Amino acid sequence: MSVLFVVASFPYQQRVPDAMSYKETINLPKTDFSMRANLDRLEPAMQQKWDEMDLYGRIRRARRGAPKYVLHDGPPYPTGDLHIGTGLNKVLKDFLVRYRTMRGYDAPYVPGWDCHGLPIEWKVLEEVGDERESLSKSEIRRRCRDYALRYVDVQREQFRSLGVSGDWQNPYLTLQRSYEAGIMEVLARMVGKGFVYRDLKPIHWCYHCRTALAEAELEYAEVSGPSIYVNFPLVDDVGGLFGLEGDAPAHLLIWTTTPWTLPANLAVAVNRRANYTAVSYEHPHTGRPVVSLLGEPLADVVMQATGVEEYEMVGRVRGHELEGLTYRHPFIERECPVVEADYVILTEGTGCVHTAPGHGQEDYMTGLRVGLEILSPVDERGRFTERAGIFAAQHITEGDRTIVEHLREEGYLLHSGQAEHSYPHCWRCRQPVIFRATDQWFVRMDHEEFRQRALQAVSHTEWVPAWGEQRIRHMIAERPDWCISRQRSWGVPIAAFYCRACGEVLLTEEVVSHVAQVFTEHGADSWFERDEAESFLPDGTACSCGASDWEKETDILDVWFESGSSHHSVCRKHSELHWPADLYLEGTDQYRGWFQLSLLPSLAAWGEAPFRTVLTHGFVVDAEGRKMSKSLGNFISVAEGVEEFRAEILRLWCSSVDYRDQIAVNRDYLKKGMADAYRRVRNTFRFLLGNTADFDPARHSVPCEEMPEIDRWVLDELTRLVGRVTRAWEEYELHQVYGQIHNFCAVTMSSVYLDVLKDRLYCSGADWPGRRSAQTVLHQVLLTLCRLTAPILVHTAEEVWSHIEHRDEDVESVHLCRWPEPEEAWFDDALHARWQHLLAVRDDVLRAVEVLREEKAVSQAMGACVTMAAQQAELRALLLEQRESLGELLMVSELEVLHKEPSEDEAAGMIEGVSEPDLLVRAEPSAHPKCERCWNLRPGVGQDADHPDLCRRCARAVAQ
RNA sequence: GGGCCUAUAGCUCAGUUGGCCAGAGCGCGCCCCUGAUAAGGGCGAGGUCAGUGGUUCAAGUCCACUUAGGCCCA
Repeated sequence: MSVLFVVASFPYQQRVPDAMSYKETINLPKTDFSMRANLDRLEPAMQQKWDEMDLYGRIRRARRGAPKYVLHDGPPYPTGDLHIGTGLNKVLKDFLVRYRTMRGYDAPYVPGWDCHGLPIEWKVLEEVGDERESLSKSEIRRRCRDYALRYVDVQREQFRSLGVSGDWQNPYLTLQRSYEAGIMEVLARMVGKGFVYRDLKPIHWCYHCRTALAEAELEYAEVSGPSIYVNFPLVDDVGGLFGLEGDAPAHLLIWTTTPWTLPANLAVAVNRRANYTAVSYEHPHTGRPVVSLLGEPLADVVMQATGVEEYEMVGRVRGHELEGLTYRHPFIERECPVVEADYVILTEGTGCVHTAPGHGQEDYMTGLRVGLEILSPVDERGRFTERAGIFAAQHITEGDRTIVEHLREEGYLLHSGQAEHSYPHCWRCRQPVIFRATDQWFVRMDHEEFRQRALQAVSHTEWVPAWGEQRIRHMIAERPDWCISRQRSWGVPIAAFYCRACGEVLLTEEVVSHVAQVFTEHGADSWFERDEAESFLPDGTACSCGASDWEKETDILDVWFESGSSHHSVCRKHSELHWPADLYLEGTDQYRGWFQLSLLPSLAAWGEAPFRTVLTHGFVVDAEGRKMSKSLGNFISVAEGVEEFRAEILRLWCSSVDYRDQIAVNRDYLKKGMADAYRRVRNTFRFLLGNTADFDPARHSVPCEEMPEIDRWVLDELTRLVGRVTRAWEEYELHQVYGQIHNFCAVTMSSVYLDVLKDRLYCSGADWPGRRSAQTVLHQVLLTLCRLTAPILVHTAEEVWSHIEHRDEDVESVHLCRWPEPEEAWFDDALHARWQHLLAVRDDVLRAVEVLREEKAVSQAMGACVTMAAQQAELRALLLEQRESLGELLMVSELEVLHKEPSEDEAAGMIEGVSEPDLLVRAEPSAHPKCERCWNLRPGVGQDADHPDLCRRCARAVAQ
């Protein structure tokens, strides 16, 4: 203890005046690169600088002639502040565009917006309130345009605040004339190839407003309405099937709450796998014996509900055995089939479902599947047509009553009551709406083996993650024809015409192409502004009936058709882009959306998929994993995110999470975890910059062969890092990029190398080879790390780049740099393996020293002398050979390695290694004096007469 | 109800073709340093690898089912 006391008191007694002066003799880091980022100021300033220097344009020019890489932007709706998830999507795109750019590709990024469509039209109609009734289509469209453009500006600024690079001055907007014309061109080709046809399909219809309504325009309300049970008389004899006796007439018992749809009944659907039974009873009204077929599990409930007290269940058959039976419609002259449908459930109704393909979505699907007519005997005012037979000309509300009455009189009604249920109402007039089949435009799925070709295109596309292929494959294999018409104002018209004389429809490739030309000049607005159809038709276009008096179609295209045409309107038309695009990158909801509805037109019109690779990411959810929504109050916008966390932190977050899963916004993680990781990376850069300030690679570089082991180890690690990070980018494993970089900064650099290096950097003579060697490495790490982080930490990497005095590429911005290549010369597998052991030794030595620290015998490793031994010759040889490296790596006062297998005495008191099991370590307090300059405890301190308080190294350094 | 997917320490992620005591960083606890200092370093405590069953000499890793969650559809 007395020795320690002397060491500790030594400087205070004799050398206090000189102690401070030694600080002047060491090479401390020097840099203007601040420790704190002040991102709130840095980000806008950096973005402004990029604007002023036209960085995007410069990158384009720098990559002119290079192979293209086109990430085609999926356009968001400009309908409000951006959701943080939309921000994540853009940031992920930005990562990949920047990476590809650095890889040497010409990777232009043209952002876009999906400007038409109901979301905007609805917002606008909401804003104008009651006035909307009096607005013309043109006026509505003008307001929609204003609204869309306003939010394009808002969203553009929000995207830019995230540091997303792109051609923001020239985005593509689906309302641009060239875009609208492009949509027509796609349509024209599809029409030309026979993909487009017109047919009936049930849609929501308001007979007060006489308009079609979209799902979003419906309001559901609880209503009380009729609830009836009706017997449909069977044509076929089912006595044998159920084992019935007697000759009571057999029926299918159906249940419905919309009697007015009965005239449109064309089938009864049953569940193939469910059990059905025949119920024999006396009809409560007629008193005659009847038999009704219905789902067995429902029989008791239904009989109770209909007030039949005495009944008998006879037989049991599976639903599929009923398939193909026919029944007679109770009041219209026709026979209809029993069909099968998997949506038929045995928990409600009778298990026999009244099916009217013209009046219900499921019914319609069933109708299509089994080939029923899409019958809808109701006109636009809600009155029955001739097809409703005896009810023709009645209004359906009246029909609800008269049909029930008629059924009662005819003896088909088993029971009539009231039921409460949810029913859709028109958002404008609040009146109940109906499902009514009207003429709609469709794209065929099974025309010229289109579906098979689509599936083939899917298999030729790379899907990331790979399971995406399965997902879209199912959807395409099972999807019905695409209904492309909408009865709205804000969109692009379906360029069809009707002959006023004979009603004939005109839709040909020539006509649509002609309209495309008109749109190129006048935009789609012209369709709504000019009444006369002739200006959209080639001169002299006449109908086959001889007339040439045309009326324009009022339906517009499904907005998905518009965004689905971007591959043509943008990728083909934009001089900087190409078709097909290399990458589409959107959320998982787009499998059914944009991915599929881009694939179909592209394939139909040009025979190829519009993309080579499709990447999807999960949705952003809140910390508890719940969906984000404004109503739940857990919605976070991009603006809020940038305000709260800053773009650089948000970007780092985007890079740290596995985008394939759902992504939870965990404020704590962002605030602490990401900010902390950011500081770690930033301070690593600061250290690198500060310690290479006096380093000129041209004059001071040390060749790899002349470097100490640990320096070569770092170069090996660095080049491996480049390989791993590059692979992660190539495989779209973005979060591994972050992980690798952060781990390198935190462990390889901070914890090991930089900590070890301080002594050599600070205390060597400024120009000593050891110091220059370290600086050579640090400089390489700096140049490489700056590039590796550039796609993610766009502002910080740029700031770092601006602080690097000696760059290896003469470019003003790091974003003009080339991606680093792994340096073959730095790879050294043997050295790498060696250092795995040395680092394990370090762990064990630190653990041994920790024991002394806990006893307060020493305060840090430098306070300890360490003796190491190995049982096995292999490790022993390594320790002896790498004694010098270990000396520096371990940062202890003195290191001794036993040359032989330790004796029992020697081994006693040594701690066995854990990380390096063959190792034996002894740590004891050092008795050496402390060098006043480097603060190391060294045996040589005081041996230089001129500098009695310095170690030999420092004496030499000071002497220079 | 159907299709596809996810489920490893408090958080974010690694865990190669199934094979030694399941790893990292952050956070947390304790300690050191004060020449990266609104920094830096060390040690430590945290996991029945969602659950159940199965295949196997051996499973976080393969199979089946269950549960929870996500997207799309009905």
